[in-house]
Amino acid sequence: MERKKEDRRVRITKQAIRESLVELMGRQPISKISVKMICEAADINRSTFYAHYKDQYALLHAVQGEVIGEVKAQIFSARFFGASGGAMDVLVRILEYGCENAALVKVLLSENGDASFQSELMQLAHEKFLAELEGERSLPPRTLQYLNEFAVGGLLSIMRRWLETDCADEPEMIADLMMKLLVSGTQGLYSAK
Amino acid sequence: MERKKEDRRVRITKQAIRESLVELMGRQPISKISVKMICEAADINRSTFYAHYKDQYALLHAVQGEVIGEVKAQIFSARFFGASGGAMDVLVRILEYGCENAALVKVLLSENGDASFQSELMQLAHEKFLAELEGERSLPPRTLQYLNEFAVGGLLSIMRRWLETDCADEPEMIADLMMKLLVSGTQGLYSAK
DNA sequence: ATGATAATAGACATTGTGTTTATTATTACA
DNA sequence: TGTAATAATAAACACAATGTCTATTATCAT
Repeated sequence: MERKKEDRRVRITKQAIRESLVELMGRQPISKISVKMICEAADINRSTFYAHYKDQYALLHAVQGEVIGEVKAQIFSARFFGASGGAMDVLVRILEYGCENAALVKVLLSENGDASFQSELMQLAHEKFLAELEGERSLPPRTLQYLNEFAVGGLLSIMRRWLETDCADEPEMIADLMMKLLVSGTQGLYSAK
Repeated sequence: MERKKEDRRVRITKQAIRESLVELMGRQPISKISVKMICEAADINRSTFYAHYKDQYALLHAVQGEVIGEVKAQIFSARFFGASGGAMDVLVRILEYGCENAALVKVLLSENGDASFQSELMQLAHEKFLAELEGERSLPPRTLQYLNEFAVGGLLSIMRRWLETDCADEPEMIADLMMKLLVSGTQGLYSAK
C-alpha cells in the first residue's frame, strides 16, 4: 500500500540489523542478546538502532510481524476445507515461503525462538478455522477447540522439523503427509501409497 | 535420592522465589522480569537470590527442570505402544500432574513461556518414541520423525488449551480425544463414540 | 544452648540503557 | 548536478539493574 517510500539508507540499516539478529539468535535466545551486541554485529551506531526500534524485543517482534503477515496472506488466500486441493495448495505455499526464508523462520521456531510468535501463529490459524467452521455443529465447541489446537500444533512441529532438515523433502510430500495425519492419523500412513 | 537435606530456611526462600516468578510470568515474559522485581515480590534480599540462582533465567530453567523431571518419570513409567491402555494411563497421569500444578505449567506453556521448555519436552517424548519404535521398519525414518514431532506438538497444544480452560474436562476424556486424533485423525471424532 | 549457616543491609564498581547534541555522509529530486 | 533534507555517526550523559563484597543479625539442626 504505502511501501517503496523508505530511504535507501534506512533499508540497508534495517537489513543489517535484521540479519545480525537472526545470526545471533542462531546461537542464543533473545534474552542473552543486548542492543549493543546487535549493533556491533551489524556494524552500526547504537543511536541508529534506537532511531528504528525501542529495544531488541521490539525488533524481534517487528521481524515476527512480517513473517506472520506473509503467512496470513497465504492462509486466507483460499478456502481450506471443502474445495478439493485448497488445503494442500495453502500448505504448499506456506512451506515454500518457509523454505525460502529458512534462516529466519527456522530460528523463530527453534528453542531460541519466541513462544509468543508460535502463539500468534496459533491464533492466526484459529481465526481461519473459526471462519470456515462456524457452521460446524456436529462436534461440541470445546472439542472443536482441541481439534484446532492439535492441528496447528502438530503441523507447526512438522514444519519445524522439516526446516531443520533443510527442506530435505519436497513441499508437496510434506503437505501430503500433513493432510494424511490430520484426516486419518497414523492409520493414514499405512493405507495405500 | 539425596533430598530432605535442605535447610528449612532455604526451602522457604526458594518457594517464595518460585511463586513470585510464576506470578510475575502470568503478566509478562521473563525478558521483562528483573531479579530486583522477583526479590521485591518475594520479599527477600537480592543477595539471597544470588546465593541460589545466577539470574532470572537460571531460576526459570531450574523450575522447568523440575517439571520436566516429573513428566519424564511418568513417560518412562510404562510402555506407550503395545500394551493395551498403556498410552492412556501415561497420558492421564501427565494430565493430572499438569492440572495439580496448573498455575506453573500453564505459564510455562503460555505465550509468556519459554520456547526451550517446550523444546525440551519435545526432545523427551522423542527419546521415548525412539526407545519404543526402534524396531519399526515399515515407515521411512524421516516419516517416523515427522510423525513423532506431529504427535508431541499436537498433544502439547491440546494440553495447553485444556489448562487454559482450567481443566474443564476430565483427564480421561482428554486422553481419549488425544488417542483418537493420533490414531485416526479427524475421522476418529465422528466414528462410534 | 551453641556452633553452623542462611538471610539481611549496605556499599561498590561495572555494564547496558535510553536520550541528547553536534557533526558528517548519503540520498532524493528539482 | 547542485542542494536541501535527512539518515548515520561519535560522544557524552544520567540512570537503573547487575553481580560481588563485607559485616551483622536471625534461624536452624543437633
